[in-house]
Amino acid sequence: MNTSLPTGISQLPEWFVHRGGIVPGAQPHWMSEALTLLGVAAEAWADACAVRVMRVRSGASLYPEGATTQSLYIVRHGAFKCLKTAEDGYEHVLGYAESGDVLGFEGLACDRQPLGVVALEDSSVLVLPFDGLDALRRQSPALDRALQRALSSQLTCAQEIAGMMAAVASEVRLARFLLWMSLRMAARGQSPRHFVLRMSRRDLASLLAVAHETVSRGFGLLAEWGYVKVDKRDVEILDMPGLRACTCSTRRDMNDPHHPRPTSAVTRPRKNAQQAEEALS
Amino acid sequence: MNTSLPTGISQLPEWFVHRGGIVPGAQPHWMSEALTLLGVAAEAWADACAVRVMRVRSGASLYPEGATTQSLYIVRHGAFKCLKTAEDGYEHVLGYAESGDVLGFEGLACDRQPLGVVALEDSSVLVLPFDGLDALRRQSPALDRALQRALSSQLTCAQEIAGMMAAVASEVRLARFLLWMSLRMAARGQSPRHFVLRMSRRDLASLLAVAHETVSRGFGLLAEWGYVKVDKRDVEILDMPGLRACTCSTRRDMNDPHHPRPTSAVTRPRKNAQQAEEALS
DNA sequence: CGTCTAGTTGAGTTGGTTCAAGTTCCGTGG
DNA sequence: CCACGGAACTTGAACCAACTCAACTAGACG
Repeated sequence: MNTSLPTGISQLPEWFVHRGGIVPGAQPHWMSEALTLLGVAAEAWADACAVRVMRVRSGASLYPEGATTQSLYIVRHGAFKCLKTAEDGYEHVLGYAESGDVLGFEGLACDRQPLGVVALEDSSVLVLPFDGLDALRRQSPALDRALQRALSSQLTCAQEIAGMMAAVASEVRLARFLLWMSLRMAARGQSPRHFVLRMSRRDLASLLAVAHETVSRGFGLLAEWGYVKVDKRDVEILDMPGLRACTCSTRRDMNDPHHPRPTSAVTRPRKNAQQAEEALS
Repeated sequence: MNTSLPTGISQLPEWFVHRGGIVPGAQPHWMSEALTLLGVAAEAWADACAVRVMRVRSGASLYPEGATTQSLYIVRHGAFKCLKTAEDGYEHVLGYAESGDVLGFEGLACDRQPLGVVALEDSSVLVLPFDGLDALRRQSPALDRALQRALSSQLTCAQEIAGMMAAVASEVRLARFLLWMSLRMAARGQSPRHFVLRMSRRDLASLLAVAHETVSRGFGLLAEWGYVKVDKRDVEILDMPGLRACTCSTRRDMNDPHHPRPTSAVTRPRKNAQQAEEALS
């Protein structure tokens, strides 16, 4: 099968860029890796179809907000944050992407990317230019389906992030985030109990729509309660059911008037009696 | 709870179901209407291709959370809210859809709908069953592209909603929502300055992740400042630039330390429209 | 006509923001 | 190599806005 990608795209010079830059012309990889990343069995034709790889150094942007939409990106390894800059200069983190996630789809409706994407560590992506993609999708139903599923996942992901921000209490938001990360880790076949956060406290705060100091305090609380052990960005979940219980209460205003309030002194878990006495003083 | 569905829905007259029910077997419409709703020029083949129409009465659910994913829905007229029910019973509104929006795509990745969809008023949708849809998309590149764009829009929409919740001050969240609605109205060719909200204060509060009383007070403030005129769900925007200025400050924690706060008396806009233009500097 | 829901308004409380000061860690350059 | 500077993170304290409870009005609906 002869797939013709846009001419010259695989022949870019392999120049090197200083720290914070992008290495655009890394060796091309094969489409079969894309299928694998998307969770589909590799197909014969894919081994012959070269895809451009883009390496992005930590802190560099894969594409800036407002960039003209040209490609879809499949994260190969590394991690990214998606952010929107308000007129007042505040950068709101609206998304988080890791290996297997698809980036850049938001830009299809409008022809400018509404969100910018920045690498949280040295990363690489597969680049699927929009023109030529339709042909590829028509050629391979498996790729087509996989992309659909990936995009559906991105939509769900965005909604899940919104779900985290909905909680009133900051520890609940944080607990939800940790559980969410845990699920993602599990889905990727990695340990759901022990992982390293790729985002800074600031980014995390922005994602959860709280102040970064509040994130620090939140980690402190969850650790104090024995749910997690936190050392900088290294997170270990000690009490998964406890953390999950913490996740529940979005807000107190519910139909059921007598509902346990995990934010109140009574229902806040306490690992020993000494702390309880202190709290009552 | 709500009124339960009648036992024999098929025995009912086709066009009548009691309040809160669904009319499953309405007259089929033509695919060309789908194309029109998606913003594409109608094509000849589409006039021959019948699509099922589903009518949903106000308060009824198009599909519940956890439903098996079978179809994509294009909103024909009316309005819907998308919501996720937490374990504690709290219903979080995560989305809002009107004419031309596409619903149900989240369910493609997992095969259960992560979100439920409820009609906010008597509405109707076009039903595109997933099986058969691939064939249709292959048949019509225009439909394919239109669906892609629509889904991309849904993704952007979810992120925009998250963007609203990010603001600290409740009036800012509300102002962002109103501006967002205004843009949507304009995109639909309707008045961007005067519209009727389809959501209750409670739903709106849930969408913005604040208490419903806070929404009331927020409307009161925006009205007091002369930005809008609000009568129940009827909203008229009086000072668009003012409202837009109100939208800005996500939080004070920024690089630029001296930034006006829209909640302070200083930044209160005068009724004079000319001064409102450049009140901030 | 009574009940229920939607919406508004008031008052007290609290938890998150904010400012401030401190520590730790990392990369850079002397 | 160490000193320095900056970024990331933590912790403390004060304030204030949003939550919460509560009471009330206005409509809708049977």
